[in-house]
Amino acid sequence: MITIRDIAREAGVSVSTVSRVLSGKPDVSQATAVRVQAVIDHHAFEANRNARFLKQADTSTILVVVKGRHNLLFASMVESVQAAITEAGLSTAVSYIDEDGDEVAHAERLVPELKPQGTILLGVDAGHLMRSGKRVGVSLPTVLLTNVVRSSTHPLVSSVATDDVASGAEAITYLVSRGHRDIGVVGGDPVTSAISANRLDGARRGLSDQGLSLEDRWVATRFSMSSGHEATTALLSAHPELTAIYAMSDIMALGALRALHDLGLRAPGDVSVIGHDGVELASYVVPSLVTLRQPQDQMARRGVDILLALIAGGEAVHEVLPVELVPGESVRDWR
Amino acid sequence: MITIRDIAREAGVSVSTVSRVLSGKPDVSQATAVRVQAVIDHHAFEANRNARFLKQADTSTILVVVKGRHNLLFASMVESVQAAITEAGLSTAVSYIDEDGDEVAHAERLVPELKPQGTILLGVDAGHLMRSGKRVGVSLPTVLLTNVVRSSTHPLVSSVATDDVASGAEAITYLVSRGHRDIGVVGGDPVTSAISANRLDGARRGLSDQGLSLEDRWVATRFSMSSGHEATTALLSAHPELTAIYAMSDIMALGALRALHDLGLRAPGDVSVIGHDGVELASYVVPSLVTLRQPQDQMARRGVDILLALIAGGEAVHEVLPVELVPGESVRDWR
DNA sequence: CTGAAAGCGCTTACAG
DNA sequence: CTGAAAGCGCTTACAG
Repeated sequence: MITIRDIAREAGVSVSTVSRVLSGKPDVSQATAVRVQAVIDHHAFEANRNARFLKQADTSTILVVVKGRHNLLFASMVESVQAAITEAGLSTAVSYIDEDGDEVAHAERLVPELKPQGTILLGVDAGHLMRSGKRVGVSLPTVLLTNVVRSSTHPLVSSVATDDVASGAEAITYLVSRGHRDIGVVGGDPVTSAISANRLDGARRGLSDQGLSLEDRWVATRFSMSSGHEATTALLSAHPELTAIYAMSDIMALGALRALHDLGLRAPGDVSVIGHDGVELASYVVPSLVTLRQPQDQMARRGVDILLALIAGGEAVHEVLPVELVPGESVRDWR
Repeated sequence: MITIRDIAREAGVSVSTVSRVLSGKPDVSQATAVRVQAVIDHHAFEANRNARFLKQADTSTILVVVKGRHNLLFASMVESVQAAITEAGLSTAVSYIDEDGDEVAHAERLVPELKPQGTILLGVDAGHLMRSGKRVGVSLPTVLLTNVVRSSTHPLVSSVATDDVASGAEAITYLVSRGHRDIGVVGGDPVTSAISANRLDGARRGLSDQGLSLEDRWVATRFSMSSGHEATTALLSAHPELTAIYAMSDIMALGALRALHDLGLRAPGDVSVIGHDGVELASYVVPSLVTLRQPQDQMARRGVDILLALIAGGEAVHEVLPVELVPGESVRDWR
């Protein structure tokens, strides 16, 4: 394996000088830098990152931790985050963790290895972070994306999110405005997912504002197509009076659409469906999904900006961005 | 930050002994091991991987390189691969690279850092690997997944794939068996993608077997929904006589279904669609997609088994698994 | 079974 | 501007 010593020997300089050229340090003469760079290029040499990270006190890396591998919303946000970080001249280390893994412990373990300047957490519960974060959010600037922070005890934790209570209410209000009264909800588990709890809460408020109520016309399950399918099937067999369903994610909504079809019902002819998140797929399916779009790119960019400001010594901010109702074919007027 | 030295001090042993306990080496007395482990557990200590990988000659890691971040087929295969590796008592390092990045160079760079026992490559062109692999596939056992190796000059390269020519032909044969004669194809670029070239070739053969021909009724584009949408729109405006379309991936097929809808055509009423890959989503959309399913889980598990055998000194094998035609609602009988 | 020591490939004060 | 040297946190022969 080729190392920095080989490059040094071949370029006729010391290892220190090669290191300086590699990391673009200014204290190298033009002539030397050019000569060394030529050797580096010739071998397409890149410094071993294990050694680099082991020694380096301060990396120009931002750690991005994503909870859940199958989340289309997160997938698209990670891309925007990465683009914004690259534009800022920093590098990104993305680490995925299972939906039921301990993401805070995971991040804590990565920090001494990556020595990032800051970290962006996608889908990480604020309460959990506050409780078990020792470094992340305490000594390390941290931004939560998509998860709201209510009361922050940690000066280095910022957040960019949408208002899930308001969004849940908006979904219902939209369905009501189209004439629906008998509305069911398919979502995540309000006990383990703060986001689900908030959207459910919002849905309840949206209904009670209209003098309606949800009662037991909701099912809590996982954020997947198959779960959305099962939950919708169960919901409609218990409540055949439903004319509309609010699914707390687009992926669930796709499962719901299929479930309706399998039940011999038509969407939106018999039952309307509204989703949540606004992923690309939502506009491709037939019928295209009415959905509440989280401004993915904007959230990602704001998240990075806020993190950079935090790293530069700025104050924590908690930003709430509005969702946008994306019209589509999956909801029809009722009556 | 807590290090192995802190653990050693607290447990009253040397750093070497802690290291042995950490890596489960047998040459530690029961009593010592228990005592050290208690301290490790108490601090939830994990060895810094930078230091570990830097020093360690031989890791128990398998490197998995995935080309393309948005590939649903790969996403599901990675999961199966990871499960099989874990079952074998090894650990997995997954690295994603953009569709147009140089995956071989990427893998080569990772090897000295991760020192894996072997590597599994998803979506990597065999020719490219043979040409530019210096370590990967040469000194490092390597398995290509989904990409066939025709003639292998490299004794450490195995492969598990489906026969893309046969699959392409099968897609056409199926459509013909349902009465279709005017068939178009939407796929990847045959110049840059061997898989696309093979499927296109297969499609041509399938047609000529029936005394039919493809002529210019095909469009080469990218493997995405939007590309599938555009290509289908273009294809049908140039060839309104088409009654069926073969899309070389399910994602493209979803774009095609939407395009038909947008053109005011019905699927399968006016135009039938057959996809390729058999991703989960294909069975959820309405109409559900007829598709050629690559046996994802089986391919992943065979790939890992073959890699382990290769690592153990076995011979290279090139396994071709059959695709399975998944019935669905997106194709109707014609005439 | 255990410890002292060398060294993995880098970066970074420190001198010059 | 450049180099010699120390050291990051581990693993692993080597002795005992």
